[in-house]
Order: sequence, then structure tokens, then C-alpha cells
Amino acid sequence: MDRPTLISDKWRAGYAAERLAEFTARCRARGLAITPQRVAVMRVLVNSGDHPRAEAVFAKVRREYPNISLATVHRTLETLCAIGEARKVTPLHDSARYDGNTAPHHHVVCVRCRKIRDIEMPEFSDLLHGRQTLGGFQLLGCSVEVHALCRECRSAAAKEA
Amino acid sequence: MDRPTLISDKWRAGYAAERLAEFTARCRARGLAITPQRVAVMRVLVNSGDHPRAEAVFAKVRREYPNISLATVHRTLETLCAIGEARKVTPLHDSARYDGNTAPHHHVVCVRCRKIRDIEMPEFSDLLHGRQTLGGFQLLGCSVEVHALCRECRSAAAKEA
DNA sequence: TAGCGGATGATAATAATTATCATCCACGAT
DNA sequence: ATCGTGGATGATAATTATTATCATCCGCTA
Repeated sequence: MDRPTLISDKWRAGYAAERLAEFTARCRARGLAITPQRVAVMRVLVNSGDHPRAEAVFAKVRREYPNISLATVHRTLETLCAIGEARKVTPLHDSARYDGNTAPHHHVVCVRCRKIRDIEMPEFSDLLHGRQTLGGFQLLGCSVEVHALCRECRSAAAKEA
Repeated sequence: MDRPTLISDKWRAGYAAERLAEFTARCRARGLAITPQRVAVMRVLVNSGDHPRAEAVFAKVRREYPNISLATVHRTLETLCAIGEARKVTPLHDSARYDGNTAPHHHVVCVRCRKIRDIEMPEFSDLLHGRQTLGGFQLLGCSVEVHALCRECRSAAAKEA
């Protein structure tokens, strides 16, 4: 049914071990200091089967480094995203965005400037209508959000690099 | 190219007019008072081509009702969502969620409890790999977020109703 | 038209995140 | 191995988004 669509924990565990082994090397290559706090945050994140918020990472890292600051966890997570070692699941966490269009449709979101556009993409619906569930989730009333880069941000990002 | 995937503004305009005409009737049917503020928020939202945050709706409504409170706008938008006259584009706006898995994959999100699961769904990638852009958005590095209801929340929601 | 109950406006409270800044420590040079 | 420096951290304040509180107001039914 929907087993095969779930990414197995077994696979994640192996993946985590591999990622951690390379982490210090990657930091060094990017000129980032290897601090115990940074490594701890990375380890906790990469070992998480769920998709934790800063607070949750903080709680776990704290068990090993009782003096770590929540601000450091926030900073570190953002750093990890910036260097490509992690990513935010959603770029739209800052403030709620509302849509008056209740007809079924989907969205593309620019991960940089957070612009949103409605899209007509029957392919998604076709794809999903074929299934009742997805990883145990009931697909009734689902909507798809595609994360991408808008035209402006694409050129802007190119200039930065 | 990607024109056909965009929902046209022309269509939206017609849709907005239709929605507004039925709004008061729907409020009445649900036992909600028809206040000028409520109608104004609904009108601004449904006329918005973009996907505004509360602050943006507030700014527009304020031009007509200078005394309206930002809290009222927040409340009204949530009410509209609750009765199905609008929806939040993302259910994950409250706090940022991080993912240590940088391998390309997608997510299902429970719109009720905000649980997130990684999903392996090559169909999405196949669908998107065929296109370079989507509504002017560059699809490199995109990720898909499917909004749905998890098993627990589905039964919980069923009880409520 | 009266009056009840929901809706609103003003404001305080809460939650998440970011900014500030003094201290600290990882790391390359010595 | 030691030193000096710049980035990293911890403590804290500030900001931003949102929700709660509560007295007043007004849409709606009788």
C-alpha cells in the first residue's frame, strides 16, 4: 500500500552515520570552526527521524551541553541550511498566508522571497487521486506546495555566488 | 511553456465576484453575523491575486475602515478558514522545521497536528523533471509538500463533527 | 424597537526568532 | 606547544506574529 513510499528509518540511520563522518571535513572546507555545539546540533538533527523545530533540537542538545543557548541552536540551524547541510521543510513559517480561492489548486513558492503563485497542475491531482493514503496520511483535501526559485531570485542568487 | 499552468487573473476575477455574491448568504446559513468588517476582509482576500498575510489584508481593509483592529483581521481570517471560505497556504507557519536529510525527497504534512513524514514519491520528480519552469519559477532544487490528514487526526476530526 | 449574544477594538500576553554585545575558544601562525 | 585573532557562544534585549482578555458595541431575532 503506502509502505514503499515511506523512507525507512534503517536507511536514515545509515545515512546519518555517513553524513556525520563527513561533517567536520565539510566545515573545514568552508572555513567554519568545528565547535562542539555545532557538531552536537548537527548530530541531533541528522539523527532525528522527525522534522524538529529549534526548541526540540535545543532540548536534546541540552542534555549533553546544559549551557548551550537557544539562540545558538537557532543560529546553528540557519547556518546548516545556508551551507546546504540541512534545509527548512517550509520557507513560509514566518507568517501565515491566506488564500481566498477554495477551488482545488496547488502552489509554487519561491524559497528566497516567499512569493506564492497558484498553479493549475492536473498532473498532481491525477497522481494523488490514484492513492487513498500516503505514508499513513489521508489524502482527502490535500494540496501540493512546490518549493522553487522565482525568476528574480534566480538571477539575484546567481549574482551573489 | 508554463503559461497554461498559471491560474489566470481573469478567471480569478470572475471567481471573486461569484464568491462575494454568495458570502452573506453563507454566513447567514452558518449563523455568523454579517458585519462590515467581516465582509471587507473577505472581499480584500478574495480579490487578492497574491496570498496575503494578515498584515497586508489589514493595510487594505484599513483604507475603508480606519478603526479596524489588526486582531479582528487575524480573527476573521481564521474564521474564514474554519468555515471553509478560505484556507491557509501553509499549516507550518508557527515555527520553522528543519530536516537533516539533504537527499532529494518530499514531505507529507498533517494539516491538523503538523506531523511531517518524508516520502519517496518518484512520480513527483518524474512529473517535474519534465519541466524547467512552473509559472515562471525555476524548478531546480524544488521539493514538494503534500498537505493531508494523518490517521490519528482523521479519526479525531471525525468525532468532532 | 428592545435586548441578547456574538463581534469588535484596545491592550496585554505569549511565542518564535533575531539582534546586540561582551566573553570565549578554535585554529592558523609562530 | 603557545599566542593572537576572528569567528562562535551565552546572556539578554528587542522584534515580530499571533492569541487572549475584556469592556463596549451592534447585528439580528423576537
